[in-house]
Amino acid sequence: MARCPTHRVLDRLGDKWVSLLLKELGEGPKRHSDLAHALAGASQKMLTQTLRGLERDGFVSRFVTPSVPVRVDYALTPLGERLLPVIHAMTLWAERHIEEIDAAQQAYDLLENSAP
Amino acid sequence: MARCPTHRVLDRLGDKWVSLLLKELGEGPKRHSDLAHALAGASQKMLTQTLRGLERDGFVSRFVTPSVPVRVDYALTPLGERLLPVIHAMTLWAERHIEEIDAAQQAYDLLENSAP
DNA sequence: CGGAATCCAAAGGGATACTG
DNA sequence: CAGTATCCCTTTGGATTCCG
Repeated sequence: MARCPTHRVLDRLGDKWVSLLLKELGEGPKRHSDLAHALAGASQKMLTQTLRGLERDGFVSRFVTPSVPVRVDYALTPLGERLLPVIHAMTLWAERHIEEIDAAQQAYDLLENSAP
Repeated sequence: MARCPTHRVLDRLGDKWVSLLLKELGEGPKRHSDLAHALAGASQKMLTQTLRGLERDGFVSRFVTPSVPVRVDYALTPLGERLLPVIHAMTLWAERHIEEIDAAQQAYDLLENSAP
């Protein structure tokens, strides 16, 4: 099951900062500092770590300009861009149903707290 | 960002056993013991915990038949069924591109191990 | 049979300091 | 500017045991 493609992809997409990162890079290539600014809540460690993971999967490419100081740009690969439509479908679905999920959670939590 | 619908849904879908569980329940209602059998690798704790999470989100419903011994059936709710199409789209995408991902990972790992 | 509780190991993730 | 390396706390998940 660790090799089930669906699970592998969802596992990556479920990483804390991946959805935001893909959203940013979906708009076009960005510098590391731009991404750091966009993902204000992410630690520098997690930003790099997440980018490495996406790079390893082939979703993101990394360009280093060896100036001083160094400049690093990230962009979606063709594979990464082909992922965008399904992400978009997920986003649309989530936005359309989030209120229903909220309602379900509140209802569930109410019952839990009333009968322990 | 913790309230971003996309992230919330992906976070749940990224849970270790969720994709398998939804796949099983997508085929129709199942007993707890059936699910336990299908998800052979999951501990009993994780199975129940995952089902509780999906129930709280409103994706899954739980029916208890108070016989002796007790019988518990799980099924997708209407909301859960509306989730199936996007899951299916993800599955399709993942199966179509998993080889490309594998290739990217192998290429990446080769470069890592050759220049540490 | 289904589940709750406990205990414990491993992975995730943040803060900080240091390097080229 | 971008990245690496620690340190440390939190979360996740598995094994086991006990309850209806």
